[in-house]
Amino acid sequence: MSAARRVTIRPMNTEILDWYAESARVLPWREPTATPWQVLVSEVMLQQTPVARVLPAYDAWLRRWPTPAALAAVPVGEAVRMWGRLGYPRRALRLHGCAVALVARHGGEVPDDVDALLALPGIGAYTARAVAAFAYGQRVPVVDTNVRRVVARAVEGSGEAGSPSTTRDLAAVEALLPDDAPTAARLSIALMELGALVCTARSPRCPECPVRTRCAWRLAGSPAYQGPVRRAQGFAGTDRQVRGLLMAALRDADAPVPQHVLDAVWPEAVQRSRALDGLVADGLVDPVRSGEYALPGLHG
DNA sequence: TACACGTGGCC
DNA sequence: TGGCCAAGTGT
Repeated sequence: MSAARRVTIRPMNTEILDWYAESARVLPWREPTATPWQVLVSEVMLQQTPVARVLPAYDAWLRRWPTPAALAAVPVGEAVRMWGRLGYPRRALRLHGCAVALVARHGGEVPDDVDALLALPGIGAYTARAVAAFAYGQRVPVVDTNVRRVVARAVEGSGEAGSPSTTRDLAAVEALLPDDAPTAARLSIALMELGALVCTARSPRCPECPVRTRCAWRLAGSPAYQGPVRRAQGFAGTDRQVRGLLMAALRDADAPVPQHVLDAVWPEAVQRSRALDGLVADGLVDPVRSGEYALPGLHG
């Protein structure tokens, strides 16, 4: 490890850790009593979804399925329905598949090995390391959009993170972690929290930042981002919106839904049909009998 | 690498 | 008002 890292990064880590100890939100999946399964469920729910919306869903989900075995024992459609309006319902599908795999391959336990975690459905580069660090206290780089932004600013002096590259991003964050595993894990969650509460994408709260005097971006005068402009997401009128409307209709029904009911959720037949076909192909919807549809595994 | 994939709140 | 953004994954 270079001498430069020791003199510049270590004080920054200390300040971030002190700030976290004082300012972190109290969240159920951060309680010392949280199980690895609880941590895993929270991480999947938090993928692209704000904490405020996850909180009630997390409580309801874990009350119903406190273990992987409990979730694995029900039809996947139950998981999709319970997912409610969290968004990206394929996550519910994969979380159910994850529970099945945990029972089949790991005795119903959540493994502590990053590669074993990566092999599970719905668990990618971020979530595998988040579980290893937050549930098992390991020293592994945990890189999400918050961490990428904090490192881009505080360390690299850029207003925004560049294009994501798992290999590059993991290496950059690994170099910042202290040697001690529990401290490294705490720094990982602290970096995420700093990005979520202070070093935000829009209107960062620099006066409240624990590293405001050392931040490379501030020291450079907070220059505007020069890199390529990201393409907007877009939602209105897309297949994604139509899929959401179809799923809502199916979630709200307790029996198979006739075609004409689904036809009523969107006026354009071509797009509606394409969206429904996509949902069936994804395993989110079961065609049952002729012209009736249902959540998967519940009627047949 | 780029794109598809839900939903709702905020400035 | 509407674009932007939120603890990503899979293809």
